Amino acid sequence: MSAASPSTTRKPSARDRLLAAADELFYAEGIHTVGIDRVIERAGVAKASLYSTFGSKEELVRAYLEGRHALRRTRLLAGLERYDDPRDRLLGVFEVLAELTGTPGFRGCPFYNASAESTPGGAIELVSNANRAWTRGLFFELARDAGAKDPATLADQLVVLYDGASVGGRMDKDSKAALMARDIATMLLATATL
Amino acid sequence: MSAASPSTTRKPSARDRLLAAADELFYAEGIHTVGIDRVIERAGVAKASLYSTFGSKEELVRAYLEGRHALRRTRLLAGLERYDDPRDRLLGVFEVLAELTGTPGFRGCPFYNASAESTPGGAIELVSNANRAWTRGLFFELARDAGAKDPATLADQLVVLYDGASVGGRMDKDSKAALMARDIATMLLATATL
DNA sequence: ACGAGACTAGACAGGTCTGTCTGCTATCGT
DNA sequence: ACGATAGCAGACAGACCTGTCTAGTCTCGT
Repeated sequence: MSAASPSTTRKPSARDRLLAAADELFYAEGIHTVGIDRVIERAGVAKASLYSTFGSKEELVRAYLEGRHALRRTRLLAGLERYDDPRDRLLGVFEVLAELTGTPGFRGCPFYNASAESTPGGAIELVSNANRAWTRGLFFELARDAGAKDPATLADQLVVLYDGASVGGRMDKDSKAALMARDIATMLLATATL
Repeated sequence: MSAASPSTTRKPSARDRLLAAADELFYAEGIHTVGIDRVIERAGVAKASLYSTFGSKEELVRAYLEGRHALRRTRLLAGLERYDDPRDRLLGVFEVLAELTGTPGFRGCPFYNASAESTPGGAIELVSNANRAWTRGLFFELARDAGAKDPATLADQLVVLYDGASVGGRMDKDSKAALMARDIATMLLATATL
């Protein structure tokens, strides 16, 4: 009962702890309001370790957002695997979003939030746009698979709904907006496949 | 040709110049990234004047947001006066939003942006919520006047569309999302008044 | 056993931020 | 004419933030 398998019981690396702490703090309180000292304190990591692995705060922010991007992709795709019917899969995006916005810690889209407090033209904008493009692409594929006559237009409409549901979830602190968005999406899907 | 009427040609008060400078800078670059020094420099105002009239940066931010709130109300209501038919008035909200998101300087909802970069529980959240409640109330009245059977639900749906169009306008830098939102709103209105 | 690499603790430098304080000037009402 | 008010210019204090550096510890592969 000493140390079991080294890879599972060992304390996570400084990089992983740093990323976990940055994720929690940056998402919950914003990037500018959270200083490096708070991140390393929560991570239990020396400041030199942060700068030797990431080089700068901006790079840490970038890694945080890329982690969010990856997590979002896997969670969304995993959530959609519950459904077989293409229409259900499309609407399932809003089901997943409803679950997410119902979570107490939900604070809106991390990419939009980050871009709202950082000057444009930087790495944040790039990751943000990549995430946005991925979302639109996912909706396009789902719309096409569901038999939409004009999947591109339907995808654009669904993006509007998704964004609105995300904002509503943050500001109103419930998932009502996401459920509304799902209902509207149902209507749009019905008329788009007539 | 010396000084005409004192109230019109005179240089605006320090307070007004401060508010104008804060509005431009805070909205364009964010609240945290813009320091007091930049604001007073653009306003052409001494630092002591800022602190004697507003007392703190947070209060200046609050005044900035309240100015935005007032401006938004007047602009929206003025924009709706072009329409007579209740349905056109409801959809007119999205027309106004489309014009706004087409403007080069558009950077999204100032209230959401501000709340994204400030810790909750402060004055920003209050003004933000007031603005949001006003929007919902406006949609409710417009929905009722347009003959919606369930104006509260329609208002909630329209809020989702409005938020989504605002986010889309900021991230995609065009007014496509607003026009999409208007089309969807047209559909929703049609089915809500059947 | 031992050397390399990863990590820790914390002092330190340089910059920036908010907010205060001291003088000085101009304008306006009475 | 003159006092009150508003405003300007800039130095200054104190806090905070990013990023660097030194020095010591721990762990692991060989």
